[in-house]
Amino acid sequence: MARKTGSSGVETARDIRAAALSLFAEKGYAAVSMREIARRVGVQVGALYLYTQDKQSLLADLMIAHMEDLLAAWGREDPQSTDPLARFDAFVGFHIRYHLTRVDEVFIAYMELRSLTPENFARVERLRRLYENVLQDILIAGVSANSFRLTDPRVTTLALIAMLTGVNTWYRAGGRLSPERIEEIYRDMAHGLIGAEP
Amino acid sequence: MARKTGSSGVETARDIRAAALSLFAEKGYAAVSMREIARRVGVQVGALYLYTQDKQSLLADLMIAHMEDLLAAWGREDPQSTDPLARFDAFVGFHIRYHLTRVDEVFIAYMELRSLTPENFARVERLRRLYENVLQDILIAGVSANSFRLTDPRVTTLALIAMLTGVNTWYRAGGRLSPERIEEIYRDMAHGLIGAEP
DNA sequence: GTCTATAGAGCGATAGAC
DNA sequence: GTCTATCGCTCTATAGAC
Repeated sequence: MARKTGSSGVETARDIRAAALSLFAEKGYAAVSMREIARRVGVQVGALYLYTQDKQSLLADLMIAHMEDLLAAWGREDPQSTDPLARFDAFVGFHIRYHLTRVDEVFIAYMELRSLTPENFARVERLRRLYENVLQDILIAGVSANSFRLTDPRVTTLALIAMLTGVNTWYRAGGRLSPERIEEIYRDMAHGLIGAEP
Repeated sequence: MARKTGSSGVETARDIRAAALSLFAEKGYAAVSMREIARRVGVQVGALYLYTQDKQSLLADLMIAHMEDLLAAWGREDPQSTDPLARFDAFVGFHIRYHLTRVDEVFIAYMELRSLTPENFARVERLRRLYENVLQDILIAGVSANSFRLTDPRVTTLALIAMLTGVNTWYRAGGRLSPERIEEIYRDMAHGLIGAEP
């Protein structure tokens, strides 16, 4: 489906990002060629370079946009509650819902860190650290308020994020458990994990 | 460091596996060339094919060997205790210790699943499922004995494994916490997670 | 805005010498 | 047991036509 005329640059740009996202998630950055991305978009390979500086930028842009979207979305959903457990529950629910609806982005953001140049890696890592600190601050507040009982806020943060994000490795739409039910189960496990007062 | 004569095939075979392991872990299967592996071993690329059928076999052999080693190691450490919590603790300690000492193998076993042919993927998945079932059976026994309180053994199994394996993403030797301390922290978190009777 | 054509390089795997 | 040389192919990125 070549498109010589009547094509919108905005559309093509969006299509290229979508194709790169899904192919990188499916096969991995190094295993995907620019030709393959072009083929999925329905365009010749040369046209890709009107929209991206090179293959590396394509990956870095996807990953940075994902991390920024994640942080912005939490900013909108954060109840800013003073009750640590309410805020914790909001975070857990948000994290699971967001991750279950952005499977490809999440997968790439974790799997392709090593495919980034050092500069791009540093950018993504900085954003990742910001997101981790959201949870870590909630945990520290909960410990101060005697709402949570846990040994090490930093390790607990990383353990929780690993546990919650792990849902992406096995969840399939239409499976045994609905997203809502999954959210409940993980919230209950998370409560035990942080020693939340019952 | 070419080695024309006096070389032992056994040594070379071991060196090739070690080089492939560390390069695959560092850069990813698709991003590593056979030439690069040969260079690290100190051999010309043609020599690799005396020891492996092709690049895919090199990866599959590493992954299958890792999963079989993991299962065999647990077989040796399993206390076979009738007390579910004792057996659970043994598993948690084993998992963390094993994973902290086989960082590259663990990383590859998770990251390179998609680089396997369907046949090799099925083999690795079967072994992975066996390992998951070890933990799942412990959880089910603990629920039956009223030692654990948890909602869904399958989901809890996957959540625990994700949490425990996640230690590999941040642990660095010589860091703030010793492996022994890390093991303690994760065991405490795991107890909360499964609702272990205190 | 997209095409075709191509450069320059690297890839996996094999053949045959030693 | 390892080397050198090579086949046939694919890769990223760019130049210039339309």
